[in-house]
Amino acid sequence: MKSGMPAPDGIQPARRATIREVADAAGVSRSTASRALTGRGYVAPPVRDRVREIARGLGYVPDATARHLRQQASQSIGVLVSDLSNPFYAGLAAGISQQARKRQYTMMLADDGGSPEVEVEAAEAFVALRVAGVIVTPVSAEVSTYLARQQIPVVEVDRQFSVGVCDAVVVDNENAARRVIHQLLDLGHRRIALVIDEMHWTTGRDRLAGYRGAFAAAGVPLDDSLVVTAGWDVDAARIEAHKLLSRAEPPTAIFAANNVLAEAVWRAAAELNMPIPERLSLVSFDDVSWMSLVRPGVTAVAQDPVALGEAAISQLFERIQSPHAPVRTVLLSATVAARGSTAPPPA
Amino acid sequence: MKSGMPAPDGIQPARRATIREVADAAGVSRSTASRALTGRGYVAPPVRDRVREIARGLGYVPDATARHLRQQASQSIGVLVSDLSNPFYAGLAAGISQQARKRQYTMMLADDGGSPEVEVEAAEAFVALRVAGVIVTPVSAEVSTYLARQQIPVVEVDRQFSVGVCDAVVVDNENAARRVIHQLLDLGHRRIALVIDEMHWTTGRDRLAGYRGAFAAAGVPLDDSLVVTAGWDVDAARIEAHKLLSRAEPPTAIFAANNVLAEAVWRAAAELNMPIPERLSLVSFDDVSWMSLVRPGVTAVAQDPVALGEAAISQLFERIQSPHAPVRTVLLSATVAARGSTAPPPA
DNA sequence: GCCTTGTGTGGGATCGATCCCAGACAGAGC
DNA sequence: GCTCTGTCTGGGATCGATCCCACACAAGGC
Repeated sequence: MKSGMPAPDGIQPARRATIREVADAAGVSRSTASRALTGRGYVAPPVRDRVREIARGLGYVPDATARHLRQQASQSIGVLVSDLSNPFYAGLAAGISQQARKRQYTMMLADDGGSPEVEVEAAEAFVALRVAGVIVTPVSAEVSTYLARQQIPVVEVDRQFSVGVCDAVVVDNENAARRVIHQLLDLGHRRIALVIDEMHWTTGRDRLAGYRGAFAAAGVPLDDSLVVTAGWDVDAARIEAHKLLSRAEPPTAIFAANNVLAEAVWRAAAELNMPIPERLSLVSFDDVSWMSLVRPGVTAVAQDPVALGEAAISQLFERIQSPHAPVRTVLLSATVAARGSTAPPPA
Repeated sequence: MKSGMPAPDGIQPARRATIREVADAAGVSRSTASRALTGRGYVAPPVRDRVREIARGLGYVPDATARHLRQQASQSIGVLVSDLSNPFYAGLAAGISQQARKRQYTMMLADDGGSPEVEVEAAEAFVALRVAGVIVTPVSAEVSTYLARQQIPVVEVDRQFSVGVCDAVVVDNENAARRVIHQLLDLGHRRIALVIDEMHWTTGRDRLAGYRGAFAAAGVPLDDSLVVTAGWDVDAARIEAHKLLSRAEPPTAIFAANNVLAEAVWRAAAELNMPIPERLSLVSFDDVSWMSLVRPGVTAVAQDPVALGEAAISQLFERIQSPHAPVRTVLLSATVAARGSTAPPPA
């Protein structure tokens, strides 16, 4: 009753072909068929060709699930980002996907929406699938330590939570921030606001440090009320920016710590009919496509997300190859895309 | 020699715990442990609790690979898009990811870069992984027929190549295009150009049909030289748009068939110092965030990509549940986000 | 003729979890 | 005391592919 049952849908075989069926059809054993198809071990060339021919004819596709179970190694990696709708994370994923494909790996992708709970849940799913490694833009320290404890190679990208526990690929936030603030100071700005999402993660901390450092280096006193925490949501941030720009003494320049915040500031300035750069200079950390489409273009720190993704995955593969090599943090530098959104402060 | 070996790294166990180890530690058989952990079948409550406790203590995570092999059913779906860097596809993936997570499914994501070969390759990888289903924005008819032949549920999104072979979720391209062209005609435009990527896929074909239909309905003759095929690349399209706008008799309005082409037209108009909407009206199919950031805002057909993704995945799950239900095409309507990029043609 | 080497093939165990089935045991009913 | 039912547990087979090992056979060296 097991074999020989009629296919329920007419022509098509009900089940997918297995290597056993390929072997039987070719008149060889499963072992020989396996060798013929994988190319590992001895097989007489004519036998090899015949087996491959038959496999093709049957539409045989080896079951990666079974193979991975036996080999105790999978050909897929997990990727965990905060928000796919954000072009920065989308670009990151795109870069990783490209490189993964080139190395014959498949990519499991999860979007944690910035929630630490969801992030750990997704990491557990990756462990269950026994992925070869994980790339994560962490929102808590737990993910990486959890994955490391489960012996799964991890690379933190963009932000770094678990220094010393796993590899990381980040951009030189402090340096880039210092450079753009320095430029604004050079233009004559003194009331330069920093609109930021938070200040504890490496991204926020280092961008803030760069901001502070530039003031210190120039010997310019710093007004702490100009550092505004505006959260992650465009609308909430827009309201914060609106308040900031409506102050009695508004800033003459704003440094937005990421593309979402830059969008919020841009919208708030438009609402208040505050011309950029005449009344307000704007610089963004993170260059996304709209910044070169608007007039004036927005000067931005450009951290190529695709390159970041590629660096992360190549670091991940190095880690997979040599699990006991010392932990490493790769620091990428960022460039400044100068556009028209900065000018000397209004007189 | 097999067990009892010292852990190579000191404290940590070298290998991940298996259900066998959990069972041994709890003093029960694997079967009982399995029942305790999955909740299927009889287990005495105290035993169940003890097993679960021990599993937690050992950091046991069941091997999804082994489970799927045994159950012949996986808890992951494959998603295949053309370009993750494009916010439309990114939004689609985001919507799918959200819903997949809610249903405890993991998502395998591949970016085929618009290449049919890569697309089929990726589909094969999905078959190898025995995914429960696939969602694809197809670039050829092969993918869907291949997957259907492999008995894997498929849903085509955005574009439809295999009518009758598999389910699809698409927007009402023709209607939406007709509506916006109708509005341009109403404003008095007669030389309305259509800048499009290609005209054979359902998206291109239907948007073109809507364009033509609006002219026909209004009894306005149509100049075929105003239908411009501009490819997929922003830069190439920008050059085409540049040529189009430099003609002796340039169009007074342009309908860009997607967000990339709209960006190209926008840039070309800026290069030529052609003010929008005074000298040129612009409408885009596909509303992305920059269109509401620029001045004037770009009027666009808004096809919510996240909703599209959600519709696709719910269709996929219906198909997985009832594999023999008749094939279905879900048609979503699109809205028009009216902004400032349209006006009557220059006198 | 015997041993060695190289080439080629097949049997069976294995990966980890699940699931069918047999069977143990307690309590109830007669 | 016996059967019957329901509760609970364990043994072994199973999913599909891989891989170790044994073995068969031919050619070559002594």
